[in-house]
Amino acid sequence: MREFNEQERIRIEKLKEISKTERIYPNDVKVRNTILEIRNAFDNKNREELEANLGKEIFSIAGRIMGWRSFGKVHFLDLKDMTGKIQLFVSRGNTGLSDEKFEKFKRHLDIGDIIYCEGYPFKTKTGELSIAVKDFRLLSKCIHPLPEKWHGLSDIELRYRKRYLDLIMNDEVKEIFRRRNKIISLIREHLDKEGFIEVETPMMHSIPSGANARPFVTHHNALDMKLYMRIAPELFLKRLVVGGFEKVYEINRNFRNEGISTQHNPEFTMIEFYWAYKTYEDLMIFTENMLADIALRVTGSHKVMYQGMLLDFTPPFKRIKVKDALISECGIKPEEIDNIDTLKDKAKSLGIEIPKYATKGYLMMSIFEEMLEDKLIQPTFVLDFPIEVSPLSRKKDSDPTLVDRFELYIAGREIANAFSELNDPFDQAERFMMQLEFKEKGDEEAMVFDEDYINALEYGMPPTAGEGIGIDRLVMLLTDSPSIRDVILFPLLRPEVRS
RNA sequence: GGGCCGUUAGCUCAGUUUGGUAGAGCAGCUGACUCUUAAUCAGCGGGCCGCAGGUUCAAGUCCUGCACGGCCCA
Repeated sequence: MREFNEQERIRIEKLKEISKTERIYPNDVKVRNTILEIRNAFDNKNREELEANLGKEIFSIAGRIMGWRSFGKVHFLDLKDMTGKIQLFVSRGNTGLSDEKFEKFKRHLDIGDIIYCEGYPFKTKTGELSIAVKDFRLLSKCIHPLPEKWHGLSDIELRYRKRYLDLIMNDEVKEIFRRRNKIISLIREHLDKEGFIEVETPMMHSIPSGANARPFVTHHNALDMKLYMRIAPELFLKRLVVGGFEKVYEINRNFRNEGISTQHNPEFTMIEFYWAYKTYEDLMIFTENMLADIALRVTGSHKVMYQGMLLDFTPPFKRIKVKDALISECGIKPEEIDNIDTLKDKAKSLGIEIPKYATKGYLMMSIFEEMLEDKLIQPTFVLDFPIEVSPLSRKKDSDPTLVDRFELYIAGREIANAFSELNDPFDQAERFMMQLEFKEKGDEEAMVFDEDYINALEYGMPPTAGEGIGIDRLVMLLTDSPSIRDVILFPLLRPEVRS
C-alpha cells in the first residue's frame, strides 16, 4: 500500500467527505466554453460594458486550479485549461455562490484540483478579466501538492520521469511540443503538396538494414525467430518505389542500440522520403526551401537563435565538397588526399583510433567529423561522400570513388542525409559484399546482405533520390532546446530503484 | 567507459569550508481579512539529510563503495 504524507492524507479525507453527499470523479458535466473563447470575447470590453452583462449570459468552463488567493469572504483563483488561464472570482450572493456552496468550495477544493464552473465574465478593480463563479463541481482531485508556485518544477530528472507534472507546471514545455507538432505538420504539408503518399513500413525486421548502426534484438515466440527493431526504413521504402509509389514517405521511429547523450535517444523520429526521377541536387533545393519555410512559419523568421548562435535559414544554403573541405580546412595537400598513409598519419595526429577495416573513405570521414563537423554552424550541405561509407548511394558519374550524396549540417550537427539512390542491382550486390568484408574485419555497424532487396532492384527501380531528416534534432534547433530529451515527451531513463 | 558536479520537508533551496539538538520560502493546517494576482498578518504541524558501510564520544557534514541524474570527454 502506498504511503501518503500529511498533505496527501488531508486531501484524501476531503474526497471521502465529498463522497458522502455526491458522486466523486463525475463525468456528466457539459463544458460549453474554453478560456480562450471567453478571453477573445471579453478581453477588449471595459468594466462598464461587462458590468451591464453581469448575471445575464452564463459561461461554463473546466480546468485545473493553479493558484488561490483568499480574503475570507472573497477568493481569487487561477484556472487553467488547454487554451489558457483565467481568474475565478468566488464570493457569495446574487452573482456568486449560495452560502452552502461557498462553504463547500472553501472546505473541499485545493490547488491542483480539476473543476467545472459556471459564471459571468467581469473585470475586477485592477481590470483583470475574471469569472464570477455562480456554481462549481469538483471533477478530479489532485491528491499530491503541486510544486512551488514561483520556482515550479525544475529538477531535470523529475521533469523527465514525471512529464505530466512538468506539463502541468511549465507552459514552455507545452509550447515545445506544440511546436514539434507544427513542424511535423508542415513537413507533411510540403510533401503532400508534391503528391507524396505517406506509408508505414515494418518496425520489426528479420534482418537489420538501411543504415550503419547496431540494432535492438527481440524474439517472436510463435515463429521462434529473432527480430530486429528497425534502424531505418530505407530498404522498405525503396521497395515501394520499385512497386510504383514514385513519391513516398514515412514519419516514424527508428531504434539504435547506442549510447545516450544530449544528441541521441535510443528511439528517435525520422522522416524518410523517396522521390523518383529526382537527384540529390534536386533534394538540396527542396530541402533548403522547406526548412526555410518551416523556420519562418514556426519562429517567425529565417534567422533563428539557437543556444547563442544566430542560424540563418535563408536559402540557398552553403555547399561544400568533402574533399575540398579537407584540403582547405584540414591542411591536407591536394595531391595527398587520395593517399591512405597521409590520411592515416593525419588521423593518428588527431588521436583517432584506426580500426582494421579503415579505408581511405573511412579515414576521410573520421578526419572530417573530428575537425570540421562542429564548425558547420550555418546550414551547410556537405557533398560527395566516399563510396566506402555510402553503401546505398549512387556512384558519381565523374568519379567512381565518390557518390551522389549530401549531409546537411546545422549548428555542428547532422540534420539530414540524402543521396541519389543506387538502383543498379549488380553494383548494389557488390556494395553489400564490401559491407560483409568490413563486418568480418570487425565493423559491427556494417550492413547485412539483403537478398530480397537485390531481387526488388532487379525488377527495376527508377532513378530516385531519397532523404532522411532527424525530426528531433530539427525540433531542437527550432525550439532552442539544448538536449534531445527536451523535445521527446518520454525520453529513456534508467528505471528508478526504490529501496 | 573516464572526469567533474549534484541528491536535505510535497516543491525551490540554505546548512558541508571549521563534525556538536535539522533550517527558510512556497505549499498544508488554525485564526483574521470583500478586488487580489509570488496577496498580507499571527500561530502550528511536517524530515530514512539518495542507499550501504567505515572513522569518531558524536556524522547531513569526514572516508569508501553503490544507485540515480546533469555537464564534459571517449
